[in-house]
Parts: sequence; C-alpha cells; structure tokens
Amino acid sequence: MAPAEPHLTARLRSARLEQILRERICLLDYPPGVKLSEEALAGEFGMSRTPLRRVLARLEATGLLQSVHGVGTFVTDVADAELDRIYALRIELAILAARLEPRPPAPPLLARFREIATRARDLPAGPETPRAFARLILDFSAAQSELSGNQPLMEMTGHLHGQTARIWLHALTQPEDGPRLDLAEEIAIFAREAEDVRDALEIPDLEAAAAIHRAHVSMSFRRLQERRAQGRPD
Amino acid sequence: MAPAEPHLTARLRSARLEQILRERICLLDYPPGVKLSEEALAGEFGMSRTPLRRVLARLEATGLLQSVHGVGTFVTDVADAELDRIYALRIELAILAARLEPRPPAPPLLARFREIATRARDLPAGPETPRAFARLILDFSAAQSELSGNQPLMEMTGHLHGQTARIWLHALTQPEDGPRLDLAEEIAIFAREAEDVRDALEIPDLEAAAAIHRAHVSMSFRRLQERRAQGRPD
DNA sequence: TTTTCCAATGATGTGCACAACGATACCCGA
DNA sequence: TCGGGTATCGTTGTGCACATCATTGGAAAA
Repeated sequence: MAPAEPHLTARLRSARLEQILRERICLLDYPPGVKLSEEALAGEFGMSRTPLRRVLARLEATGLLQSVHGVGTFVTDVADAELDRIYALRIELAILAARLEPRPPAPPLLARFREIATRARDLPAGPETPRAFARLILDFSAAQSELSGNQPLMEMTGHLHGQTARIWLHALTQPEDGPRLDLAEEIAIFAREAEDVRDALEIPDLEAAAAIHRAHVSMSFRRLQERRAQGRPD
Repeated sequence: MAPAEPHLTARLRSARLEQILRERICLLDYPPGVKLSEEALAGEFGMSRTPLRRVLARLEATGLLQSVHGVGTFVTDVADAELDRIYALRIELAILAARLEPRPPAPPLLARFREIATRARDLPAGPETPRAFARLILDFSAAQSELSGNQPLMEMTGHLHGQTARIWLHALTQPEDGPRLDLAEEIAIFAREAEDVRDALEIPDLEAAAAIHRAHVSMSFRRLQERRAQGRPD
C-alpha cells in the first residue's frame, strides 16, 4: 500500500509500525486467532522481513502475537480463566489512578472526553459499527491514561485494557446466539459511562471518575460471565 | 563460552537465552548503563546476530535494554522520578496478592521460603556479597510470585520488582559516600523480612505476609529517599 | 477400502554481507 | 596554540538466500 515516508529514522519507522499493528489488533482488523504473513506485511510497508520481524518480536513480548516455527504468526486469543484474572486485576487497578498522582484534566483533555461522550451517543448503526465502537473504546482508554502522572500504572492498565477489550468486543460481535442485540446494549451502557465520567471530570472529581469506571469494569465483567453461562448450555 | 545444547528447539533456545540475559541484568552482572556487544553475545552463545537480536528486541520491549543505531545496546537506567512511581505502585500492588486468588503455600514452597530466610541470615560477608544478595532477592521474588493464582498480577509485580531491585541494589553497592555500611544494614533488614514472611506463611496467613512485604517495600522506599537526600548536598 | 509413508509446499528461523549511523580522533589551517 | 572540518572506526539496521519445521495431499501397499 503506502510505503509511508520514504526515509525516516529507523527507530521511528519501527515504533510507527508497531503502533499501527497494535491498533489493527485492538480494532479487530486482525481478530484473535488470525494468521499474519510476514512477507505480506513486509511488502505492504515496503521493507524486508528482517526489520518487520523485530517489530513482531516486540508485539510477541507484550502478548499480542505468537509466532510458531513452520506454521505462522498468530494474533493471540485469551482463555476464559486468564480473562477473568485480568478483569479482577483491572477492577482493583481502576481506583489507583485517582490515588497515585491524580492529574485534573486540562481543557484540551476535557474536550476529548466531551467529544468521546457525544460520539458514543451518536454512534451510527451499520456494518461499520463494531469498528467505530472499538475505536471509541481505544480513544477512551487513551484519554483515561492521562488522568494520572504515574506512568507505569497507566501503561499497565492500558496494556490490560488492550488485552481484554479486543477479546470482549470480539465475543460480542461474534453472533453465537444474540447477534447484535448485546452490542447495541453495550454501546448504550458505554455511552452512559462516558457521560458520567465526563461529568465527574468537569467538577473535577477524579476519585468519582475512577469509581465510576471501576463500577463499569465490574459490571461489564458480570455481563460477560452471564453471557458465557448462556452460551454454554447449548 | 559454552554453546549450551548443540541443538534444541528454536523457541526454547531463545526463551532460555532471554532468561539468562534477564538474570545477568537483575544480578548486576550487566549494571545499568553498561554497553553490550551483539557480536560478543552472539559468539558466546554460539549463534548469529540475527536470533540474538530477536531476544534483545524482547528485552527492549520489557524496558531492560535500549538499542541505539550506530552507538550500542545499553542496559537501561531508571530515573529517580520513575523509580518513585514504581515504588508507589508496588506498595499498592503488594496487598493485592493476598486479595486476588491467594494460594496457601504447599510444603515445597514453604521449604523454599525457609531456605531463603536462613540463607539471608547466614549471608557471608565478602566481595561476592552483593551478587549473593541479589540472587537472594531474586529467589524471594520468584517464591512470592507463587502465592497468588492471578498470573497477570504476579507477572507485573515481578516485572516492577526487577526494574526497581537492580537499580536499588546498584545504588547501594556504588560507594558514593557510605560504602558497604548501607548494604550490611539492608541485608539485615531483608533477613528480618524473610523471617517474618516465612512465619506468616507457616500459619498460613497470606494477608499478614502481604502486609509485611508491603511495609518493607514502603520502608525501603523511604530509606532510598533519605539516602538520596544525603547524597545531594555534596 | 483403509492405512501408512513420503514428497511437496508454505511458513518461520538463521547466517552472512553490506548499508546507515554516530562518536572519536586526527589533521590542517588560522 | 586553538578551532573546525573530515576521515575512520565501531555498532546497530537491512536485505537476501538458505535451513528448518509442520502441515497437507497423494500415492502405494496391506
């Protein structure tokens, strides 16, 4: 496709590529379990397999990819048991953002939260809805990561979020029994969360915002478990 | 040196190598800021630069290394500000191990804690003391990571521990003003912690063990800050 | 018809030669 | 003697050819 810039620093080129691939995975352009082709990706980005493999190795270290000799490079899936553990951890970490170096949002950041809230409410229905929803969730997570100055904490919550959100959304859009009904419901719930968090940040009450988010992570986890229980007795 | 096994699976070989390098970094065989040679490492492990670079990329993704084009590959140092943040986070995470899927230690694990406690008390004084102490701390961290079934949490605490412990120990053994006095004091304190945690685990009271550890992380952080304040007014 | 073996295929892993880059030391001119 | 520009060297980054592995399909034997 587009070889991007013909010549940028090697370091920036690889960082850029890593970000692009990470987004594609989180936006479900590459759903869990899918096989990627090193050669195809190298061709798409106008480089050799060697530097591409370096990027893939980094993504493998963060748990988003897994390479198997002679078979292929796969986007990782997350087993139910581990998903449960990540959710349990996210619930605990949600409050820490307000306790460790909370940073009241500056006007530009507040504007981002407002934009996310309105975008969530006006999310258009259609075949592109899942991807738009995924993008929305990604943006929300990115905005949240600026609410605390504790970078290691925000990196971890962001990482865990990326691991769970894509699996969660993938399960939602896979029409096992309830096809799109769940998705519409989840979108409405997320819109409420975005609005509530926005309102809390306008005060600004960071602890309230964190508590709201924590509650939603917890409830989202419960709904996922219910959905699992429904899907099993088939 | 020793090319290890002449032929093992590629995946295992690289995982093994990554573990070895990670240990060398955490045991301060490769102190923060030191420059590594890709060619020398490749030669030592009997492989080409290509697979070695794959391992280095993974270590770079976890923040232990940093490669700079045309300059070298360096063991990362951690700035004071970030070290503070990691400590603050570790203090909060310490209690979670007892709250999320606590696992009472089986007899073999208990034996490991006992061994660590006695080894800490009988730590021989000498030129090899810092390395033996680093090994002790590493083993203690590894044993602790089995006290909870929540794997993502234990991975994170382990990762954060590796990031802080090596910097902390390096600062201790660098004779800026108080040469080895601090080290001996820290060893004694650690020995007390290991004994207290061991006693709590014999009950077994995992919450007490976590609280003890949390207290020691917090106090260790305070001592580090004091030491910093002492070092500055030179 | 079924089973077994093997060859072909496509993927990732490895080694090597060269390019690109940054730091350093040196030389030349003022 | 000092300053600046340049050449050289060491190191990481890239491209390519090949090795290695796992799967799959088909052919041959039971």
